[in-house]
Amino acid sequence: MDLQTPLIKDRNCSSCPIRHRAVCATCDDDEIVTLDAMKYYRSFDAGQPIMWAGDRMAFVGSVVSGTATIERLMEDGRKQTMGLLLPSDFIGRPGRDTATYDVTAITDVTLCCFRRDSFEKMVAQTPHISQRMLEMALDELDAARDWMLLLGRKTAREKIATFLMMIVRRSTEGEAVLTTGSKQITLPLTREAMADYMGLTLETVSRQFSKLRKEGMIAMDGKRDITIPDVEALQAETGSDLS
Amino acid sequence: MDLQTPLIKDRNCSSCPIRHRAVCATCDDDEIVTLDAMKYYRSFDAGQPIMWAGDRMAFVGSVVSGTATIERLMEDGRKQTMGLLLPSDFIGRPGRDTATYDVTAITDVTLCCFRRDSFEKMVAQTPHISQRMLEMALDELDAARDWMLLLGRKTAREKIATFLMMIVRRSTEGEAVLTTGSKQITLPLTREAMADYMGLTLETVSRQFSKLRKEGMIAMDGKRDITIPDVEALQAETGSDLS
DNA sequence: GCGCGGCTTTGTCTCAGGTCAAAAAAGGGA
DNA sequence: TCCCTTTTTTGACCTGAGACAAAGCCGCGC
Repeated sequence: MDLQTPLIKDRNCSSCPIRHRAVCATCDDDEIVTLDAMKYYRSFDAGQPIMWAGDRMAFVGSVVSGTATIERLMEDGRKQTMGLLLPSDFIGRPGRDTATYDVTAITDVTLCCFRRDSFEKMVAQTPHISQRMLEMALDELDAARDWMLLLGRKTAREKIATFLMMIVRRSTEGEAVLTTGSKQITLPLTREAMADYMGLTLETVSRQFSKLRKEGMIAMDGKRDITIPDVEALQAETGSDLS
Repeated sequence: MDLQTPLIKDRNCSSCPIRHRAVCATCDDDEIVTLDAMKYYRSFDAGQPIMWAGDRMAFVGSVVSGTATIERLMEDGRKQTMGLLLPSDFIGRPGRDTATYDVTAITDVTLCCFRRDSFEKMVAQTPHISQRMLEMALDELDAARDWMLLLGRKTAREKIATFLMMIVRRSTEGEAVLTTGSKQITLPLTREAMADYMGLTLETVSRQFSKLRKEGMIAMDGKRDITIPDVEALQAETGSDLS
């Protein structure tokens, strides 16, 4: 089923890959001991739902590995993705017992989970956690607002360029400032999933990729691996909310 | 200049109209005394900027009266509004010293302000405040995500209907569940500001209003006052993320 | 009452991106 | 290896909403 599960089951928080970025980032050793005892891991295969809008949320948790999407479906099938969940991102909302959005694993995903009721108690007692949650919520709010500009005002070409630059930025995290020059990235999403994220159709996404390729703005090695020979040139195509 | 300022200057927190909804909602009496001593009011005329993206943010605060927008401008003048700020909504982000978005007063606005550094200290020491801030940030995140669905996937008609229903809901807050039947609302925005909020042009907004009027879905009394004879019929036009 | 400036409405034309359809690649078992 | 499925690309055509332009409306100051 999931070959990684056995490895992860034995892991304790001190060796956790997201220990210093997730909701527990600022917890001290005592607090981690408590969380360590409360936590449990769950795995989801690529394509599986993690949570349905309207469902009762029994747990909250952090993405340890893999990628998931937050999305919402309209009755007639139109879909909008509201966000990507990457390792260290948090799923669920303390204080709400019904999910508002669908969450779907798009690669194999492992979560570090807590029962919602005990997590809520922990939040109430642990300022380190509630402060970190606030910080993360505000970061997500900023990201959501940036994406609103993309969805509301950018052209298809600008959307694609912005998306690619976002991937570049994320895969550069922690490294030196993103320089001039070339960069390689691997797309975490299919054309359709990208379309749902950017408010386009998959055909338009595909056409824009082809166009950027013909213009030499990107080079494609297979469908998922992309080389950007000139990062600054691509940045110039984003409609530059500069940042 | 601003006729309301003198009245408000003397107000203390206990008689504040947003005392039980704003960031201070769950503070106890002692905490309110501290906030009361720290706070100061500022007024802005309609049209005035409250904050520019990129500026140093010296203060944070709550909207006491009036309406403001959070927005971002692209270099070529395209604008996207990311949110409306109504009484009790919070402006500013503790922990960040540079504003990420423009905030503009669209009616005369009064804010209850705190110097950012002292507010941050207060947040760190006062779980009631950080918990309330978290709650408010998560509510805003939900609202932002709902709006992403509108921006990315809804038609112009659905956008207008959704927007009108949002106004209905806000002006019904606290009253009985929104029933069948008719409802009157006053639009807080010009056609252009609505367009910027919904990712449309002002002409398209105007045309959709005309169409809804001809169909009898809405009746207009002047440009700003609208009667919705059948709220459920309008709801059916939203593309219904039901909620 | 008149004229001015800021909104709003309406008309006409255009085009970016959607829709529908089909072919081409890219896996991934067995 | 070959077959079958899923994903991607490309083409042809269509349409919803944008762009541009011109009136209409309304409130305000003089």
